[in-house]
Amino acid sequence: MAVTLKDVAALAGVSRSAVSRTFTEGASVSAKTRSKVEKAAKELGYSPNALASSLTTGRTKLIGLISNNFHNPIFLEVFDQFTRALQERGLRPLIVNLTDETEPANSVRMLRQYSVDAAIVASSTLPPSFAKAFHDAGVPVVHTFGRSATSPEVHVVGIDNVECGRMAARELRARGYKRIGYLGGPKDATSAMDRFRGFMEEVERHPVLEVSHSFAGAYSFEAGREEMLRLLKDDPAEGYFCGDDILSIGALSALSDHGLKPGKDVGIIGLNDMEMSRWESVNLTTIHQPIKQIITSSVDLVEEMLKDPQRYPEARIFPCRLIERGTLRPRL
Amino acid sequence: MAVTLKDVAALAGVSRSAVSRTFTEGASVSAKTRSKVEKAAKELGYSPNALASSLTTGRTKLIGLISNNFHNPIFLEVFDQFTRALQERGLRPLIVNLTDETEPANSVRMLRQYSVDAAIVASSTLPPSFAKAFHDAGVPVVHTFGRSATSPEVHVVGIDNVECGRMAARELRARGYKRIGYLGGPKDATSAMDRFRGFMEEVERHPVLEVSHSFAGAYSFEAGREEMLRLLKDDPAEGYFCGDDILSIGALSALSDHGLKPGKDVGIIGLNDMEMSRWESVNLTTIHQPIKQIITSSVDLVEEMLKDPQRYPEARIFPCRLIERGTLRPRL
DNA sequence: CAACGCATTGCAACCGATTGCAAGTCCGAT
DNA sequence: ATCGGACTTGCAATCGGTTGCAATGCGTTG
Repeated sequence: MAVTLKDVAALAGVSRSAVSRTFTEGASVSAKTRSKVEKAAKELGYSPNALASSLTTGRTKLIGLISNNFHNPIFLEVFDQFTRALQERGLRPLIVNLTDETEPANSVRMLRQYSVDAAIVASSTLPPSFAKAFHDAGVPVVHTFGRSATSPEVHVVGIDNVECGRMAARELRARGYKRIGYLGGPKDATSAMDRFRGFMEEVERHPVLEVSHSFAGAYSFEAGREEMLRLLKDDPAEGYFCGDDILSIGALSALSDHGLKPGKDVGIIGLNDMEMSRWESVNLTTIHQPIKQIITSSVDLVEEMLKDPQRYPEARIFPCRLIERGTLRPRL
Repeated sequence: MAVTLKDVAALAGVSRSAVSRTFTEGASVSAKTRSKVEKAAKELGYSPNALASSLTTGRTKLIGLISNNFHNPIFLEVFDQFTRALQERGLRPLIVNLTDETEPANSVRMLRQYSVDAAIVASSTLPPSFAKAFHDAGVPVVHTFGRSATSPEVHVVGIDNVECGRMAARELRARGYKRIGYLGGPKDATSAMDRFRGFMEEVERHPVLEVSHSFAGAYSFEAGREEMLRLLKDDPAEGYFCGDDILSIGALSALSDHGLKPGKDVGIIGLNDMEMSRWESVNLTTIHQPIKQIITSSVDLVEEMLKDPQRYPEARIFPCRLIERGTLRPRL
C-alpha cells in the first residue's frame, strides 16, 4: 500500500541504503544520487516511516505529555504552549489524560510500549513519586509544575509554591486584613499543601492574624464556588488566598450571589494570572506564574535529556509576582 | 537496554514466536507455554514494543488529533472528551497544534510518517478540503465540528450551522428585536459563514428586520470584546447573535464597559453552551451544541473506519437547542 | 500397535528502515 | 602512467516483532 524505501530505490535505480542516506542528515551521498532519489521520491510521494526508523535509531521523537487537569482553563494555555514548543523542535506530543488515575503504572507501561523518547508530567497536584516512576522505568522525565525541592529526584520546572503561600499572606496582611483564610485546591495536591504551608508560616509570624482554611474538591470553578458558598454560611474571613485563579473565580461568583463586592466587602487573591483573570468582569488580583517561560524551559530540558539521558536532576524554579487588580483593597 | 521478545524467549526456554503468541489475542499457545512465558515476562518487566509490532500488523493505534483552536475555552472540554474517549478504546491521541497553518500538507506528511491509523480534524473553521487531504493521502479521517453536507467527501460529525443561524435569528425576532446583528467568528471560518448564511436566510423572510453584520478576527474573548467595542462606537443593534459563546462573553465585557445591561439594553445570544456560560456572572442565553455526543460519535466512527477503511462517507448531524438564560429579553 | 487428527511449536521470511564494512570509483599528485 | 586518498555505494546484518508453513508431539481410535 504505502510507498517504501524499496520502491523509491527501485525507481531511482539505486540501493536502499542510498535512499536512506539521502533522507538522513549528514550522510555521504553524491549530488547525482541524491537528485535521482529525490526525483523518484517526489514522483512516488514517499516520506520515510518514522516508526520503522525508530527501531534502529532508538529515537521516536515522541514525547509523552501526561496531565490530570482538564477542567482548569489555564490548561488550555498550557497545552497550547506545550504542543507548540514541542512541534517547533520536531517533537510529537502523545497525550495521556489521567482522568482520575493517580497511579503511574499504566501510563508508564503505555508510554514505554510506544517508546517515547521522554515524558512530561504536567501537573501541580501529583506527587514527586509519580514522575519518579517514569525515571525508574528508564523514561527520561520532566515534572512541570511539580513540587520544588532542593535535591529533586527528577527534573522539576515550576514555581516555589511555599513562597507563593507566604507572598499571599504577606499581601493580605499588608492590606490590613486581620481575619484571613486559605481556600486551597484538593487536600492531596502537592501545590495545595505547599501553598498552605507557606501561608501558615507567614501567618504564624504575626499572632494578630486570625486564620482559617479549607480545601476545595478540585481546581475548578464549581469547586471554588461551592467551597465559598459553604464558607459564607458560617462566619467568613475578611480576605482569602485562593489557591488558583479558577478557584478564585468560582469564589467570586459565590460572593456575587450574596451581594458581596470583592475588594470591598471581601478580599480575594488568586494564583496563576490566567487570561480570564484579566477580563474586566473578573479583574482578579493574583500572583502571576510565568507559564510560558516554565513550559519553554521544560521543553528545553527535554531536549537536553535527549542528548544526555544521565543528566543530573535539576530544579528550575521561576519567581512569581503580584498582579494588582481589583479584588484586594489597597495597601495600607 | 530495554527488554525484548528475545530475552523473554531465552529465559522461558521457548521460541520467540511462542512469546509473541502469548501476547497476541487468540493465538494458539498451550497453557504450559503461556505460563512459562508470563512468568519470564514478569520477571524481566517485559512489555511488547507497539511500534515494532505495528511494522508487521500495519496498526499503530495512534490517532492524529488535529486542531487550530487553542484559545477558545470550549476546547478544553473538547480535548478532555476526545482524549478520554480514545483512551477508553485503547487508542492514543497524537496531537497536532496547527497554530496558524491552514494548509494540510505538513500535518498529513507528519501523520503518515507516524503511521497513524486515522486522523480526527477537530475544527469548526477549516474547510472540508482540509480533511479531504487526509483522505486523499490514504489516512482515514473524521472531521469533527466540520461543515455539514448532504453528500460529504469525508466523514463529518457536528451540527447544522446554517440551521443554528436561522434559529438565532428566529429567537431574536420572537423577542421583538427589530435591529439585529450578527457578530461572527473569522470571515473565512466555515462555521462563521454557515451561521451567517442561516441567519440571513431567516432575516430576509421578515423585511421588517434591519440587519447588520461583522466578523471578529478569531473565536476568542479578545476578538469578541474588540468587535463589540467597535460596534458600540457607531450605532449598535438591539440584539446580537454572536457566533460562539466565547465571542459572546467578550461582547458582554464590552457592554459592561459601556454600562449597558445584557438582556435589558442589548440582547446577546451565543452558541455552544460551554461551562462558563452557566456561570452566574455570565448567564448567557445560548444555543446548546451537544459536544459530548458529537465527540463520542466521532470516536465511534473512527473505530468503524478501522474495521472498514472503505466505509462510505457519512455526515452525523446533531440537533441543537436553545438554553434560556439572562442575556435575551423574554419572548413576546 | 499403528495410523490418524489436531493442537502446539519453531523456523525463517518479512515489515521498513539504518549502518558498519568492504569494495568500488574518481581524482589529483607525483 | 601509477599510486594514494577521499568519496560513494551496496551488501548484509540488525532493530523488535509477526506469521505462514512444516514439523513435532500428543492422545485417540480402530
